[in-house]
Amino acid sequence: MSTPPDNFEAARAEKLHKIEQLGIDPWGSRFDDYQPIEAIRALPADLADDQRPTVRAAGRIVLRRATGKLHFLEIRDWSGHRILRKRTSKEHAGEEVDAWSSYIQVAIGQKQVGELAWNLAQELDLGDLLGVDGKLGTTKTGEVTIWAEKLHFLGKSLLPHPDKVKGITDEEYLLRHRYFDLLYSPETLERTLNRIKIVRTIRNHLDKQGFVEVETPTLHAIAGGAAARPFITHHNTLDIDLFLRIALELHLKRLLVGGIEKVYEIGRVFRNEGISRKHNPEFTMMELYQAYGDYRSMMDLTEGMIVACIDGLGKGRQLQFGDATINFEPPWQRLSYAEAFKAHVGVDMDDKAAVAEVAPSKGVRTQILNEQKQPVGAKDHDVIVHELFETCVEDKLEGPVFVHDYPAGLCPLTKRKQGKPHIAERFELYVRGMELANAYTELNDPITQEQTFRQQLAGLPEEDSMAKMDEDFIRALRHGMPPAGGLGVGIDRLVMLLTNTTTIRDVILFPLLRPEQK
RNA sequence: GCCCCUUUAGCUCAAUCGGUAGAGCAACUGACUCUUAAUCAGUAGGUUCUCGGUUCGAGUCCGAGAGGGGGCACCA
Repeated sequence: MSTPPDNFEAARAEKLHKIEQLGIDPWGSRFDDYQPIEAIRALPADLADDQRPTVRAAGRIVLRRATGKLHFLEIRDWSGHRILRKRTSKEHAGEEVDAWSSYIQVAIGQKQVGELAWNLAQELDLGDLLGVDGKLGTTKTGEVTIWAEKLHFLGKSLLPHPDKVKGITDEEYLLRHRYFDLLYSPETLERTLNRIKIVRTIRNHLDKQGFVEVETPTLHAIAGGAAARPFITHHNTLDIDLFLRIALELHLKRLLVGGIEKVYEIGRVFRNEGISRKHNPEFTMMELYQAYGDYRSMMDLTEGMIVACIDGLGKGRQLQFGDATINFEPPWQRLSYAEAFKAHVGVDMDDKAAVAEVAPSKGVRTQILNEQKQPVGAKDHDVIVHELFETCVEDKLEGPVFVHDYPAGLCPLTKRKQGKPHIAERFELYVRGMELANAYTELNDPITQEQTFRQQLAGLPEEDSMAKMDEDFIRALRHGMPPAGGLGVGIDRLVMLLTNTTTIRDVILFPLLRPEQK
């Protein structure tokens, strides 16, 4: 019986059949009490024969070296971390390769494991899942090795695995087969686990300060709380269109009215906009609201929370990002929007004539254009100011820096500064030109809120406005919302920054891609 | 939506001026009880992304399309 040599799948299916013929289930079954490979590697491996620990491991076969009647495998689980591993073969001795420290070598000797296991060993492929019982020891060359006494077949891999040296470099392939990326790119698993760690740190940090986590609806009748185009979907029984949420804000503030004084949510929001290295149509936001706080209390909280995340990663407070090193040691710089504007644009942001004059030279139009590119009116002063800020200032903000006190026209949900109605109590945290966090002293005055909504709605296409009239939300405010500080953090971008990742796709396990076409 | 780049064996990559599509790894057969990115000998593996054009002849040149990447725009 020969295997068609031109077909990998057929060859592996053949092995699957042979494993079945040995009376072994090729899909494995429950396997209890195995030890993490990292824990096994921490055990003493160089004891006398009669003192060697018995261990049980499980993992995926990632390398195989068969020498006649003694086979060496390397199996790997998820218990380790990225390391550099020295090569030992004569040709390449001393060279280093990227590895994952939770691999362990398994030696299977024909005489030692018995006929059944030896027959099974003949059918093992790279990518198969295997459990091993054996004594921990070393080889003649000193490699920590499980000397197999019993094999437990835990799962067949029917498709070929990538090049053991180069893995897969085709980014499309990796994006469409994230499981391969996780298996063969150590940094991908590392980054994924770091993301999980960061989110857990945020929860721990907030929980310790008395915040409670809630879940609010994803399907909204009115997509409010941010300026973004929503996804539209439909509820059949009610026969109404609904929007996937673009922000968490309005429901969480209703909970403030409801007496939940420290509340947060970490959840997915959806924005029907372009895809880029900084944008995925669905992304994760953390928003929190604290009764009786303001934007200054949010600055302290933000700084403490992000520093806790950084400390949780255990790599110190100076983090590498691209070719720069960012110093996250608190306290972080606090800079007013007006100061930042003056420094980089060169004019006072309140000087309307000067702003209008400088705008064209920076590529910022002062007219609103319709779809035919005809001017249909003058842009609001605050809008021009902010466009200048985006083109001239943002990139220069190395950070971490809190930019505070925004032009009020940009912030319909924010309380105005006392005695300065054109300034809103808002800050954004910038690091390397990226907005990491956005916080307000929340507007809790329903009369002003309703006016702001109506003004904004009159001036802008609804989809471009942050202020969508939400009658139910106004009604909630009329019952009395405590003065409060509110904070929003884009989790994906925070993870990018803290894990030195330049594209958002790499911090999201399954980013949106066009469907694969046949 | 616009511009640029890219697509060759399962994976990583070659292929000169337009002239027989190759190698390493993986796979298959064989040898080997201390290998370690094992080694050695042999075998097999291709719609060169798709469609069309130029040409005696196209992986290579031209046109269109698709996927992906990068940039711009929108946005967080």
